[in-house]
Formats: sequence, structure tokens, C-alpha cells
Amino acid sequence: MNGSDSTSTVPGSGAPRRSDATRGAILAAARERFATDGYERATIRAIAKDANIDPSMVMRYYRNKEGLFAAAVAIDLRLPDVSGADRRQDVGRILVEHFLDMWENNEVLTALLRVGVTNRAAADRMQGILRDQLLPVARQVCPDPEQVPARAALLASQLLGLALTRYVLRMPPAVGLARAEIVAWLAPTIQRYLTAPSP
Amino acid sequence: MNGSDSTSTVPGSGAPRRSDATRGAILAAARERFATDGYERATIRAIAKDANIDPSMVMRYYRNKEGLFAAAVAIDLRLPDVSGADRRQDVGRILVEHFLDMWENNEVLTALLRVGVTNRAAADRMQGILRDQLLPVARQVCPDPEQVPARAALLASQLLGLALTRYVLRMPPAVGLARAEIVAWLAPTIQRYLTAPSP
DNA sequence: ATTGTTTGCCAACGACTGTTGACGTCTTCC
DNA sequence: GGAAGACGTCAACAGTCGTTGGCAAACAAT
Repeated sequence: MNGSDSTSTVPGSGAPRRSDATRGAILAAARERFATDGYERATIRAIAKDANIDPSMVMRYYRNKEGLFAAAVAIDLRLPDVSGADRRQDVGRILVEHFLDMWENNEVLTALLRVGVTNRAAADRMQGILRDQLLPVARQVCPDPEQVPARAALLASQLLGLALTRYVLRMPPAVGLARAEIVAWLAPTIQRYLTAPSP
Repeated sequence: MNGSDSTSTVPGSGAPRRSDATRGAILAAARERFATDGYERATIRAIAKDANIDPSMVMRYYRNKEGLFAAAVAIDLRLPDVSGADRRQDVGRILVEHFLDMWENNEVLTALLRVGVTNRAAADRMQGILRDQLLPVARQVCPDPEQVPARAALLASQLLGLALTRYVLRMPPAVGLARAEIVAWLAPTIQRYLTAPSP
């Protein structure tokens, strides 16, 4: 089938092992199952079957189901730099477009949201992403540093809400929105949450 | 300990049965478990234990786990009428305040969102609520009838996103927002999604 | 007092879960 | 060559799940 995709094996450290193909297949299958089924219903047996290996291999390479999930779901939002004065007044549009690209090309985001709703560890992971990746962006464009967390939370609420209705719940009217429509409607909202004077 | 609360027994039809207290206890325990644990981890055994009865009673009265969930989670958003010309220009604030009241006093909403993310039947139920309860409100205030579904979807994305970050994921900065802050920030967003000319 | 029905508890079923350990095979190094 | 270890398969464990049927007590109707 394939040999390497954008989110494949080799995190960059350690020598290449003979089992890297298997490890990669497990991770790919795990990501897909977690994304579509959530944590509990994503069975290790089902994941192993998808990866065409024995369930015990999953345990050998990732210790736990927890360990598998932790290894399968690592998220880097790759948020762009918006500190430039010119980009700062477009931060709404830039962020919305970036998020749409991310969500449509990376099933890991769906997996994390689906699992985070019922799994504490995954919810904590999402908090970490908000704190380490979203908050710095808000800091770049917010007028008052003290309001940064609140404004980042508002930002997260709108973006995650869109992802929830469109990519997780798949509500028809949310799925039916064209990309340009979403950007046109949401960009001003995000722009206001981040840069407008507090109301 | 209590005898009757706002969401207790007797849906209004049928003769009162001797087991109504038990049925109510089961439903109350089920709502709490579904709200905090999601569908899979909300065990029938755990629910029965909370209600101080035998697990088999749950099956007798609600047939299935599915049946129990269907009986436990029935949602009426009690959305206010906003057709009046004076209320129409306040629809953003009115809806946000109404949703905050709902979410903070009704654990059933949390249950439905938590379960809907991984359970098809619950997701369909949410679609039904959007269609039957949210869409009519949007129809009352939208300029162009053709845009009603899209605008209702935007409305849902912002309100569900807030509920997700604040009541389900419990992200600290979202939990830390004061009620007045939320209303001040979100009301203009909702107002715009529903009434502004399309961008 | 006797029926029939409702309510409840108990024990158990089959299926499925995460996880473990033993065992054969293939690769690698000396 | 042989030794050491990585890789993979198989069978099984202990536990939990939803669900079922039988049986005793409490009630209702006659």
C-alpha cells in the first residue's frame, strides 16, 4: 500500500528499527479508529486487524492502550506567525483558513476531539495545545496581556464549535457550508475576539 | 432523599405505577452517569448501583441501554419567542443568556453532547434539536429564508463550542469567563450570524 | 382467601475487553 | 559456524459488559 505519508514513522530520534513499518501501520490504524470510533470503541483488536498484525504487538510496542493513544495523537497546529503589523489586521481570516486546512487534512484532530470529550488524558492534552500553541498567538495580537487567556478561550470556543458541528457531529447544514462562507462569517468573529477592545 | 424534581417521573401520560419512584431513580442516575462518563463508560451496573436497584430492573423498564438513553435524554430548549420587532434586535443577547441558563441547570444537555460525539443515535438526536428547535428561531429573525439553515449552523457552532470548552472539556480559561463577559462577547456574534446581511 | 400481576433480587449466560507469556522464526553480530 | 536478540503468532488469563430467566415477596382484584 503506502510506505510513508506526512504523519508516518520515525519521530526523528533513535535508530531505524526493522519493525518501523509495523509500528507505522499500527499508528495509522489507531489514528483512524480513534478518529471514527472514540476511545472505548476503538478496540486494540480492531486496530491490530486493520494493521494486519497480532494484538500483542500493539502491547509490545506501546505498552498500553493509553500509550498507543499518546503515541498516535501528537498535534502540532503549525500556527503561523501573526506578529507583523500587516498580518495582525488579517489574523481572523488567516486563522480560520489555517484551521480549515488543518481539520480537513489531519484526522488526528478529529481523533483528539472525539476522545477528549470522554477521556481525561485527551482533554488534558487539548488544554496543553490551547495553552502552548493557541495562547501565544493570542498574545501576539491582543491589546491587553491580562485578557489573553479569556480571548484565547473565546477563539477556541468558536473554532472548536465549528469543528464539532462540521467534522464530528456532521450536522448537515454545517457540512453544507462552503469554505468561503465559513471564512467570511467566522473571520470577523475571530478578529473581534482577539483584537477588539473589550466590550 | 428527594421525592420529585423538575425532571422527574410521569411524562404526563399513562396511569401512575407503583414503580414510578424506581423508574425515576434510574433515569436520574442514568442522566448523571451519561453526562459525566459518556455512553460506553456509563455502565448499566453503575447506573443501577447509583439508583440502589438491580441491573435487571433497568432492562425490564427500558429494554435496552439504547432505550434507557433515549428515555433519559429528552431535551426541550424552551427557546423564547423572538418574533417581536423589539426583541428581534436583542436576539443575540437573549439567546446567549438563555443558553447559559439551560446549560448550567440541566445536566441532560451535557449528557447529550458527550454521548453525541461518539454515538450515532445521540448525534441524530442533536440534529433533530437543531432542526426542530433552533431552525425555527433562526427563521423568525433571518432576512433571507434561503440562508436560514446556514445561519442556524453558525449559531450552533458558536453556542455548542462554548458549551464544549466550558462545560465538557472544562478548559480553565473558558471556565473562568464570567457570565457577563460571555454575554458581552458572544451576543454580537450571534446577533450578526442571524441578522446581518451575508458578508 | 385465592388468584393474577407487579416489583425486586439473584445467579448466570455468552461475548468482548485489555493484557500476558510461551514458543517458533528470522536477522544480526562475532 | 553459533549466540543473542528482535519480530511475529497463538492461546489463554481475568475481568467486565449487556442481557436473560427464574424465583420470592408485595400488592391488587375477585
